[in-house]
Amino acid sequence: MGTIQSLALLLFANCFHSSSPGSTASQKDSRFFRFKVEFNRFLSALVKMKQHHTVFSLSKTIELLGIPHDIYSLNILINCFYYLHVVNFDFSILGKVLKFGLEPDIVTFTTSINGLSMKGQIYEAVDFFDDMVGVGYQPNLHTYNVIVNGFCKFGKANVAVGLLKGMVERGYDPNVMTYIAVIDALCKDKLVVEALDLFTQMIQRGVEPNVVTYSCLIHGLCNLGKHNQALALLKKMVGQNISPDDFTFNILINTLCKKRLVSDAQSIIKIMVQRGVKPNAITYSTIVHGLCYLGKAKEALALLNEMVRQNMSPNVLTFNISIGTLSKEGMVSEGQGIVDLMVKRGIKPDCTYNSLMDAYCLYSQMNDARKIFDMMVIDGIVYVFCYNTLINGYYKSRRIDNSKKLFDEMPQKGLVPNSVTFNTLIKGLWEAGRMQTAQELFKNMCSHGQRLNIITFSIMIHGSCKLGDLNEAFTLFKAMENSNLELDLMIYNILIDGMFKARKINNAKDLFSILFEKGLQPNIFTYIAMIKGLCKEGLLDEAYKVFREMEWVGCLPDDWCYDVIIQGFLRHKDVPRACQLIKEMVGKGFSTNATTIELVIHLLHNDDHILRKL
DNA sequence: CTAGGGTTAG
Repeated sequence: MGTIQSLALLLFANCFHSSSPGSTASQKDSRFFRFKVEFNRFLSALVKMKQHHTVFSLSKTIELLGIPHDIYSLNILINCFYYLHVVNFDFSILGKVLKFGLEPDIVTFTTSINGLSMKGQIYEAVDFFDDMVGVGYQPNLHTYNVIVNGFCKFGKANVAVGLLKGMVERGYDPNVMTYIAVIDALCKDKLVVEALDLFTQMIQRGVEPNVVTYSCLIHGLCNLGKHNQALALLKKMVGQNISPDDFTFNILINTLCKKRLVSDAQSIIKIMVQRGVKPNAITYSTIVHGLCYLGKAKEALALLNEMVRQNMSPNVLTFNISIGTLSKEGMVSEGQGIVDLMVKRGIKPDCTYNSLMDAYCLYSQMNDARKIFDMMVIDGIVYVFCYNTLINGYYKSRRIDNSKKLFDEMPQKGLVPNSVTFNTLIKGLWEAGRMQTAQELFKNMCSHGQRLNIITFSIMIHGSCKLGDLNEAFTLFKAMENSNLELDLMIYNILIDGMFKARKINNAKDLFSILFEKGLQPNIFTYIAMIKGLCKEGLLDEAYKVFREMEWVGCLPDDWCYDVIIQGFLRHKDVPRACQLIKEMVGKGFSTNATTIELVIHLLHNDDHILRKL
């Protein structure tokens, strides 16, 4: 690509320089002018093709060839510099404009304002705007649109609405672009009512809505779940002879996928084709994602392959999502196949390798995981995240020493372990029964100024409970309360469970009531911990009360929960209530787990009474 | 000017 452009440049330059000896000054001038027009047109085309780098290097080349810029080429260049995020460029380019003895025009200013606002420096953009007006330049509609657009992209829809009003007052007629920017921003702020209001206003002012206007509104309505209104708007636009385009259809397809109605989404594609709208990569990627979301890995893979066959390249993200799903469904080798395909197609995997490595870890295929890791090391693309994944993989495969070794070699690779690294390894050490090392590492983590998060605390509290060190558990709990961490239900669940295991019944009950005082809503795990603990202590009536309480607060018991309480009653020979609960459970369509059945059978041997009851 | 979107620790 670069070569072709250089060639094009050489041809241009040649046409400019190879003036025949006899040509007059005016002939040279007109040839120069023609060259510049062609050249600028070429630069614009490159911008449209997002070849900003090429514009940049081409401009440098013509400068070197002694061909001066004009204000048009400089304006294009300003645009490119902003696009490529060259910092503080506005000053140097204005310097350049002046150096060439050129006068900045309104396009120069508008482009600079746009560049600043797209960088998120909307207030600097406004200053620039004011300065421009201050030195006597008259903003045009496009200048205003750029400012309005800036505020919209900056999430300041309300400011944009104000600006729109101001424009009208100053005698500028906002066009469809202005309205689209504001309507879209309002929709993204979930202010669809206001957006629809503006839509009515624009029609009243005689500005015709187009497919983009409708698509934005439909998108906004869909995101709010107002599907009927979205459909009504779709009908309205079709009634006005405005055809939905690929964007409109993709919005609808995405909405259906989010509602898990992927097959309906797929039938939308048929409608698209019937209407002569060509589905694009986003259309198919959306469906692929929808299928992944449903766990339909095989179908997703098939569609992905179909995309590739049609030469419609899915991008890294779509590949990554698919790999994640394939792995979760146990199709790791298919995941590997996708990575190979990506490489073959020249799509650079990013965290893809990490996902794949995690998948191998999940299935304890540590050799394959290690292979990927080593490859990343060789390619120099390992980062802390990769270490975390592999450390996690090793300890879950009961190879904690490998985890520790990886951790220890991080510094010499120039990598600083983060809180995830510490949490993962500490958890692994606890699980491997290496309590002391776990505690040492925790101290290490604190002394290194590592930020302790809720997960750190939950791992440590869990560990302390397991050790029976309730003092330590409470110390940690207090430390957590004193830090600015948000209250977390899981910590309470762990503590309640720990208290019961240590037979501190009253402490457990206290925690359970504190939970309500703190405004936390217990979940199924909390209730299971309570019921299990109370049953173990033979406090069956209390357990039963808690069990019934669940339904009251809208936390419906699941099959696991039923099993816990039934087993509790069976172990304490409260057969009537166990039977009643089994009946209830079956009535709800749950089935008992193996342990409960075993227990029933075991009791059967000793008690004919149960047999009769059942 | 409008559409999709990924990874590690409880």
